[in-house]
This record gives sequence, structure tokens and C-alpha cells, in this order.
Amino acid sequence: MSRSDDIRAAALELFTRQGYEATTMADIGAAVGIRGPSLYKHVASKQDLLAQIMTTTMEELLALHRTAVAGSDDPTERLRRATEAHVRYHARHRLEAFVGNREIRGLVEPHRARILALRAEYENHFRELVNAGIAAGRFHVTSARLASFAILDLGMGVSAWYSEDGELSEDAVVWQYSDFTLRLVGATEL
Amino acid sequence: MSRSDDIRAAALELFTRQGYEATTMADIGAAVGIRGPSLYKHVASKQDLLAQIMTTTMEELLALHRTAVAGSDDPTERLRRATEAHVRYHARHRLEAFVGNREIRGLVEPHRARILALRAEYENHFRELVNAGIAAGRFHVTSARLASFAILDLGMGVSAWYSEDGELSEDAVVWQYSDFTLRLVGATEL
DNA sequence: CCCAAAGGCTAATGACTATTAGCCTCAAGC
DNA sequence: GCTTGAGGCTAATAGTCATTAGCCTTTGGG
Repeated sequence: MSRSDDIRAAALELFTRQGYEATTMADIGAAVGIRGPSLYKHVASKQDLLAQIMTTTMEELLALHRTAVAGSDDPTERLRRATEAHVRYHARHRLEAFVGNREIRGLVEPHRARILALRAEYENHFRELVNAGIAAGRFHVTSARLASFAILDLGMGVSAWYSEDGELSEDAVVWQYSDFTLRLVGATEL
Repeated sequence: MSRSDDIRAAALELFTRQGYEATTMADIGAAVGIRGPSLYKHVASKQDLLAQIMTTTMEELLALHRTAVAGSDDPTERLRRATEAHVRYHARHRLEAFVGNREIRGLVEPHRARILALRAEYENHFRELVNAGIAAGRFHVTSARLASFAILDLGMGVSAWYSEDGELSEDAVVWQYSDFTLRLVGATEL
């Protein structure tokens, strides 16, 4: 349904620019050329709009992570691929990622708990990748927890400043940031 | 004036936990044991409360940065000290830093423009530190802009997850993250 | 051609909110 | 002892908002 998609897209952009609380149904309606109340012919509620955006985002991120990591057994290569997927998603879907990171407070139960669980799972995957590298003697960091937080935060930063028509291409950012990650964990060359 | 300080502290915590928009004057009042309207005997407005928090935060951050950097001429040492100050501030004043990063949208002109200018200045300082290291042949990165973004984002991440009673001490986080930064820019040993 | 449903609209509902007005109390200095 | 100002309070003001109700138009399938 094209209209519903338009509405979700408009909501996404407004949530990014103004925040969930500060965005009114009338704003979203105006962005697609209708009045606020007419939105209810297409969506259940404002909260539902946010929940759908955040759920889709976290599920896509987890799916991409699994795919990225599946192709290799080498700890360095696995972390590199996971970081590439992470950063690429945050550049390519910067609005979704931005809202996904910043509007958790706007979610009401049970959505909030579900999203937090998915986030925790995602974070754990990264921590395990770092731990695997340490166990194999390939990474050299004091705290795997700190290193994985740092890696995740780098991606989130991307969603805050990346712009498709900026001077840096998506690939340039992805490759640079993957390098940063491997340097950060002190990955030794093979 | 102790009461005004209490109010600012209560507002800071509520803005962190619920966000500026979602926090009501009645909430802030309740946190200090009075009713919403009574707050106006101590503060000008809710907006003023936010503006004061953000302005103070950015000014402190800039002042600490200047002090940190002043003590050395060596590019590596300067970047290390700047990162230490950056991360330490984000750990020690995590509420201020958190709100400072996330509630810019809630600011109204002319506060918004002023804060954005201070942030831009802060970002520039880091980019210049990285550029200085590159020029001296001590750092090895493709894009100084990307590297400085990464460094700044690391600090912001800290303000999102750091906890004083967590397993990691402030010093541990500061030192680890400073290491991360120097690794990230490919700083060569002297 | 008809008519039902899809998708608009305006008006109403029921909250909630920042801020102001106006009043009351109480303590400290005279 | 009085009074004045600081700092509370409640009630009123003037919004804003999500959501629902009820109505109208269009349109596409029979």
C-alpha cells in the first residue's frame, strides 16, 4: 500500500528532525498532503508508527549482522564484516538508525521491552566477536565490553552526521570505519 | 541559592530520563517537593532551564579542552590529553553531556544557534589536533574529518552507558578510550 | 448505472501543559 | 510587635494534541 508507506516515510523524517514527542499527527498528515485525522484510515496510532519503525530497524540490523558474519570463521574477518554491515546500515538508513537510537524513550510497553531485548542481543553479538578474537590471540584489548561499546557507538555516530551528498561516499565511510575498528581492538595481521 | 540548584539538578535528571518534551513543570516541581507553578519563583521558564544546562555544559567542555591541550606541543600527547578530558567529562557529567547531545532540537533560537556554534568550535579543535598529527607524520589516517568524528562519537557514547557504580571505573574508561583514540589515528610511537 | 467501500474532511472530545494571577503564610529584620 | 518580601498554593488562561464521530465524495467492480 503506497499511501501507508508514504506516511511511514514522512513520520520517519519528522521524527528524525523534530523528535517523536514534538511531531504532531497534523505534521505527518501535512507531509503527505492530508489532514491529521485522515491518517487513522491508514495507521492505528502515532505510537504504532514509531513501534513499527523501530522494530523493522532492529530486525533488519540483526538480519544483516547474521548474514555478514556467516561467511567466515576468522575472528578478524568476522569483526570486519560485522562492522561493515553495522556502519553501512547506519549510513544507508540513517533516519531509521537515528530514530531507533534516540526515541526508545518514546516507546510504550510492551514495545519498549521488545526493542531493548533486540538491542541487547545485537550488542552481545559484537561483544562475542571481540571475545573470540581475544581468545584466539588476535585482538589485544583490556576490556571486550568497552571495545564493543566503542564499535557500536561509532556506527551510531554515523547516523547522526552522514549525508548522501556529503564529500564522503558510503563506501569510504564504511571502509575507514572498519579500519578504525580493527585498529581499535589491536588486531594483529595474519 | 540552593533551591535553584536543586531545581536545575532535578530538571537535568528528568530531561535525561524522559526527554525535554516529555518532562512537565509539574514533574520537576514534584522532584523538589513543590508544585509546578511555584517553580516560576526560581526560574524563568522550562526553556531557560534547558538553555542554562546546555550552555554551561558546552562552556565547561571547551574550557577543559583548552586546559588539557595547553600543556604539550607534541601532537600525540595533545590528542591524548584532549581525549582524556573529553571522555572524563562525558563520564563524570554524563547527564549534562547526554542532554547536551540529545536535546538540541528542544532549544529555541537564539539558544540553538549559540550552542551549535560552540559545538562546531569544539569539533574543529579535534579536527585540528588530528591534522597536526598528520602534518607531523605522526598519525596515519585517510580522513581527518572522519577520524575526529569517530573520536567525538566515542565520548558521546560514554555518556549514554557509563554508570558510576558499574564495573568500570572512570579512570579505566578514560585510559582505555584514550588508547582507542591513538590506535584509531594510527599514532606511531616516538 | 449503481452502490459500497475507501479515503477524505470538519467538528467534537477529553486530555494535558506552560504560564500567569492573585492569595496566603511565615520568618527575619526593624 | 509589625511588616514585608520570599516562596508556597490554587484557580484561571490560553493554548495544543491524539483520537473519535459522523458526514461527504469518488471510484471501481458488478
